Amino acid sequence: MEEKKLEQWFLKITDYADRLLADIEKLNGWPEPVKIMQRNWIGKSKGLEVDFKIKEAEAQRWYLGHKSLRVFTTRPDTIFGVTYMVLAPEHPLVQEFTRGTKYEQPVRAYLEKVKHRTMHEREESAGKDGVFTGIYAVNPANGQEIPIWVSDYVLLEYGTGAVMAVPAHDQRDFEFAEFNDLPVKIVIRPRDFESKFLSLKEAFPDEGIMVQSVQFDGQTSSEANQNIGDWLVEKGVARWKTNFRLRDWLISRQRYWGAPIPIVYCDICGAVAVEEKDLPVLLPRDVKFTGKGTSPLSYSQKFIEAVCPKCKGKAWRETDTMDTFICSSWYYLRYCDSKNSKAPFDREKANAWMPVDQYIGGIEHAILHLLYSRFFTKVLFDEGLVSSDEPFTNLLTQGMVVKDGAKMSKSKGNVVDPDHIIEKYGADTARMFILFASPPERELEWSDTAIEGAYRFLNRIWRIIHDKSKQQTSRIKTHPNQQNQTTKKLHQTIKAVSEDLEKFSFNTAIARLMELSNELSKADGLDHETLNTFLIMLSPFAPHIAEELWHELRNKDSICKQKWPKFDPVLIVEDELEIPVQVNGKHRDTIKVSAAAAEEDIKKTAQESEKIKKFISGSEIVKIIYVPKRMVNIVIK
RNA sequence: GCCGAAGUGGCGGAACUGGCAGACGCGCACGACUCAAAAUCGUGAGCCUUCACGGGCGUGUGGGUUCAAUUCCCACCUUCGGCACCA
Repeated sequence: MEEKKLEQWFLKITDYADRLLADIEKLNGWPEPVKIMQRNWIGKSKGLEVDFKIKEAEAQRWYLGHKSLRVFTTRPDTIFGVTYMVLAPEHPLVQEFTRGTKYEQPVRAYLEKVKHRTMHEREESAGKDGVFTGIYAVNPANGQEIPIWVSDYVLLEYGTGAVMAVPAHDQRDFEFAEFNDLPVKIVIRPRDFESKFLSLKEAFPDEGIMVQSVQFDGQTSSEANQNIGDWLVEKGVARWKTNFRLRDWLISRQRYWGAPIPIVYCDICGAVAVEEKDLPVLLPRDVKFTGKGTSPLSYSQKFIEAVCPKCKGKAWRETDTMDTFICSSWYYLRYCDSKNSKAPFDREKANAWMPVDQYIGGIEHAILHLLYSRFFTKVLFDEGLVSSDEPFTNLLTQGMVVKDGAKMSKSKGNVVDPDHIIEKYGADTARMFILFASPPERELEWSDTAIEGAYRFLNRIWRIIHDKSKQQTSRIKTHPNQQNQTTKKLHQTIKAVSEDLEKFSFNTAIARLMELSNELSKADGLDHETLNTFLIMLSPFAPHIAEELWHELRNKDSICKQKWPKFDPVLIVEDELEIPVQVNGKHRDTIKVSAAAAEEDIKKTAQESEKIKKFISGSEIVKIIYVPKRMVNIVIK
């Protein structure tokens, strides 16, 4: 691998950071963990930007005295505890501070070392090493002079690329100070700690009482955070600021497959956007895939040569293509109007469908895809192209498929080819197993033997339909009790499966269907209505076999056009209840009572049970708790 | 390190709002059918104890609230996922 400096295109998603964060509130149909991940990713933090003046160290470098070093901090309350400052290695002032001084060489050597550090080495060093620049800054709070260091524990990309270090109250600063023998000054002490402590074993980042901070001594650190901040703002050396962790979205990719970036470069006009009438820019067909550094598009003469939309002079097309996340950020809008050749989508048609009522995707898209889609929707909303500013009302995040304890992936080589499963058992079995094995939002543990179970279940249904449908109604009349039992189970199943589907609880819905099929296989004969209803409930899970059996029962039309069955509330009622009886919370017996029985009668029956008598005889009954239709608990002393 | 999710039989998993823990399936054992096997059907089982009836224990660990806790509260352990010097 090689690092290269490239000039690339970004989308300014940071302009939407605040709205993307605030509108997470609106996403009531989204799982909480996804919302938390998005909040963390956006990473809003309120703080103070403070300017530290540079000390005029040497006469010939007088100009440095006019510079100041800007830092971002969320802890203005610790400013009296600053004992040094740190710049990111890439910070422009690093070069300026050291040019022509005796510090130039060691600093350059450090920068070189850091540049080639791998991720692993960075972790190893844990931000403990760094070098002094020879320059001092002045703490605007107390005029104290403090040394300015360089270290790669400070990131150029976040905040201002420079930090004020407070080793007493920040663990990273503490470790750095220990390693490099820099002073530690305590300015906050714990509430429950009376004497000032002399030394620390680790930083104290928590809330406490202010010390060694002049007029702020005695305040709580959270009070002082506001007060010191305001004080510095008043002095004109600081301003309140909000920073985001979210970066702008780099969309340039040096690959073929992706939408071309619609920009041309003109020697006179610079980078110019392709005019709307010439959109979309299509990918060229005459490309070579060389596997070398630049985008394959750069080898297509026809593609590269263009006319500048502004001056009509000669121009060159951008040869990078867009990140494929661009396309996945609005495809659902295109789905609303997929045949449109005039525009990406028609406003009215999109508004008729949007926002998406139920979106289902893997948990791996919790952040990027879902955040980018929200961003796109907000931009389009602002442009008046869609009427909703959030794309997905309800979100279900599927778990991943796991095999042998690891997530299934090509790189791990533990994939199961669905074609083999389908060839051996059929698509219905494959689907049945996947839905039955675990709830959709959880991981799915792949199991070859469990597939056999799904296959067996479908075979059993096949036999039930073939065997039971032949024996017709005459026998049923002789067994009215059994018929009632089957009908009751059928209607209970309709209720349960309907509710489970509503909750996306497919595994329990299938379990209910299995229970019903067990019941059906015990019956001597079954009417077509029962079997038809059963098949309709089966059809979402095993559409092929359901359709096939539907026609074997001489039904017309397709099963997927049938109405979902409704249960009869009268038929599902049990007329006899089994009530567990506890003594002091321990299950001792189960009694059978009529569903219509009064509370007093049930309590009486419970006490009359032989088993219960054994436990309660000779003891005083303190009270009897009856939870309607659920249980009786006799409390004795 | 921070944030999040989860921990239930041999296994995948159920359990509404605090009310019979283990639905349903896999695997296992035994039986039926068969010359035999496969397929199919039936029966059984959380663990310990008892010839048995029964009893005790049991939802990661330790406490707590309650007549009653897988479910609520506190502390901790483990696994998985996300972020990772974000000042």
